[in-house]
Amino acid sequence: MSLIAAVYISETTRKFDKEYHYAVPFSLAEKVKPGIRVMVPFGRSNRTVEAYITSILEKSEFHELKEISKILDEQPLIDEKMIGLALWMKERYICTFSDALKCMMPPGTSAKTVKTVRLIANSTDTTTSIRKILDVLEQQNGLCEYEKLKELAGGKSFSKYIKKLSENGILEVTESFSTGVREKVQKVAYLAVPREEATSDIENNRIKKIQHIRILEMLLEDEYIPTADIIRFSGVSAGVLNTLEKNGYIEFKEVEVFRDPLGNRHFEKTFPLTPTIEQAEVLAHLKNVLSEGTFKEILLHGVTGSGKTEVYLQLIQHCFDLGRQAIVLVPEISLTPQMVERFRGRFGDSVAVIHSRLSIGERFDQWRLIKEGKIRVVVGARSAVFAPLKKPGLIIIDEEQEGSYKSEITPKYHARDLARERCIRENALLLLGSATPSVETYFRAVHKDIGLLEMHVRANNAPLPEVELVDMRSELDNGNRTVFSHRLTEEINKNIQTSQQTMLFMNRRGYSSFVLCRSCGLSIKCLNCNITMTYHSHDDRLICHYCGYTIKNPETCPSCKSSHIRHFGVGTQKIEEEIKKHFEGATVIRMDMDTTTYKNSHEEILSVFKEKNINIMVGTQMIAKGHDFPNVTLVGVIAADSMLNINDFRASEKTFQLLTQVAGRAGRGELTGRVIIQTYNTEDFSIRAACRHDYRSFYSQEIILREKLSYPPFTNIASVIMSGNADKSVFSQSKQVTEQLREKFKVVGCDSEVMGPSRAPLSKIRNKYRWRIIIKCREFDILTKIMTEVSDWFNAERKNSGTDMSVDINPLSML
DNA sequence: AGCACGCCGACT
DNA sequence: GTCGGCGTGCTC
Repeated sequence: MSLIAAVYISETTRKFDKEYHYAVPFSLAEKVKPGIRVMVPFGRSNRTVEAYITSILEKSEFHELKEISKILDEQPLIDEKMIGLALWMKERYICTFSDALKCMMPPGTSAKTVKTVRLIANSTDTTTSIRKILDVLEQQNGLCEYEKLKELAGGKSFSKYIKKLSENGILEVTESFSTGVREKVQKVAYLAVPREEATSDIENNRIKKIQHIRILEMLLEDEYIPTADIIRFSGVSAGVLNTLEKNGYIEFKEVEVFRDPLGNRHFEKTFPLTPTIEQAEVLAHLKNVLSEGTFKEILLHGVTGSGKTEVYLQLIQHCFDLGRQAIVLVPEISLTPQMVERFRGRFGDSVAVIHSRLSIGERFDQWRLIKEGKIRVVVGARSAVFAPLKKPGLIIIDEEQEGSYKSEITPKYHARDLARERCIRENALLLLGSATPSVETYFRAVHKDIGLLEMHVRANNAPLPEVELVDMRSELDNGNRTVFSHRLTEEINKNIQTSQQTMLFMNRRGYSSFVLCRSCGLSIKCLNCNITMTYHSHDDRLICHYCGYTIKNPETCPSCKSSHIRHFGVGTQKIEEEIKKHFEGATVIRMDMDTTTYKNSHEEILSVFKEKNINIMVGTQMIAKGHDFPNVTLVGVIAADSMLNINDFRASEKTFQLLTQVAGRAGRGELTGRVIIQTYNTEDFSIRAACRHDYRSFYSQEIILREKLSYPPFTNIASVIMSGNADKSVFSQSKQVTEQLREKFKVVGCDSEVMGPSRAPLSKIRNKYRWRIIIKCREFDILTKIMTEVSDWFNAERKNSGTDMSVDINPLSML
């Protein structure tokens, strides 16, 4: 009885993304298993492509099956449950099976076919195109890779000629497969000039290009940096590095890959703490549920400082005792050493850590350790939800409302949905933890779709900090034009005198300075992106945060030549300067996207702040998350309402979450904390509720608005972005898609609304014009079905229109 | 996406 | 006749 393998082709379009059947040669019958990669002949020309076996069949309705040509793995890379999960993702996120698989695989797992052409006989053919091919081939000593030959000698009918020549016995074409060989060495860059020379050249403006300066600054900070990391973090191309080498500033060398992401750091062994009464109750309940071994989803709503992490740790231990493993997802931003320390301290070497700043080698090693069964708990950001554990019994999502759980690239999955789906398949417990749950999740808890557990008191019994609201309008009326209210100034001074620490919080870097001409009102925008450029004072330049385009800060308005041009707005950088002026002698440290670009700099800033008892830290949301600083007794929010004004239905929710989190930073130690929130809008319910630490009150008002305006959780939203280089064509394609959508929804006749097309909030990025269509639909399944149909229709019918269509179902941000 | 097939007009 | 351009259709 011959076997048949059902496979999915790697790297294909959705049109061909389905099961194909292949005959298994007798010699491979023992080796084929679901999850193993094979090479198969595909298409009329039988080009050899990589494919994944998804199941083994005994018979097929197809006749004349082709044979598998080669097997690539000894052991399956993923198990059948994960294959099922990938197929689910394909449907849910309108992507291909291989897009989904890529999330689950260690990087560099893909085989490519390399065709080689060899000259084996002489030819007298005089056709010019053929002669050219043969001449090039002779120059290469009769042996050349197919693609290279095509590049050097290829005309329009290149493949035709090659075929003809090989039929006539002049050429021979052979195939070989290259599996992504893992690099053991890595190319690193280092300074080729003394540090002083590099510094002085930068300071004396001898280096003109900002990219060059950035790279040199990175290398001044860390001696050796892998070139791949430099490219990734600075956004420059490899060419820039080569130029720097040519100019003699840097050199390259190959070094052994450094693989342990936790380095040689030593972790002090810790033991379970005695739970508080509240923690004990919650734990008892969760342990019971976990022991049942069936799928369950529970929200753990606990105020900041209520000790959720300790609950996680003890629950994970219970999960181990049941012979199963656990995954803990944390927002990328709070994947700080403190968090890792707690897990490593408790569970030692059986902890794996996964985050976006790991190198490829580090990622691969973590993946392999997990796959080999040496890991019992994986702590990581979004992608850790795919960790290849054998029998996961528990997935914890800490701060479940966080936006970083949603992937921005295809497949645009939400880790929460994926975790739920995985837990269903594994009969595992999904625990969502938060001090400020998302409205959607809380809604499900209120309606008993998922369980709800609450923790109301802080673990150390400390009272929640007192929150004071300051009306900035009256400050202005009283002639205070600075960004610091009198109350905030007073309290900061008090803290400086008593050597207690202060955190000042600004929301979003986007609010940092932009340049505006006061004569003609022009604000300077990026040429490629139609986004206001941001002013950076340390190099006096404007930078586009989307594409990295940068120009020198102009002295006169480019449009009207007026000299009344200056930067406005208040960014973290600006605040830092203001503090230095306003509070003479105070020490300040800043933490935002700009100061934390380099590996570990995040961690360094935090430890400097703590160790050196810096007076004031100023930063963006980064500082709002999960750090424990016992000496921080004052938290100030510069402008609480700036976030309310963003054009997004989640504005109130985000404001409430942020303020609550920020407030939670104060008074984590012995000393009670104070929080001062400055705002121009003192009436808003989300700000008021945050002042009282009152989630229920926020929720009950917000949910009414959501229902009234028909927003999630009362409806589902799909956002379609159409983009391309030709504005008009993108628009007309968008209109056709819109019509198509309207028609389909009309036929189905469900409660829905199709809006647009209108210019997307980011109307032009990297020279691509963007139009957006928004769809609201009550029925999730219908929405997904129609979006899939229209997306597939567009990609099949309009593939040459030069316009791209991208669908996001239930996006997190409407911006 | 790739690639082959087939039809048609232009050129030797 | 033959070459090459382009439109169409298929992938187990």
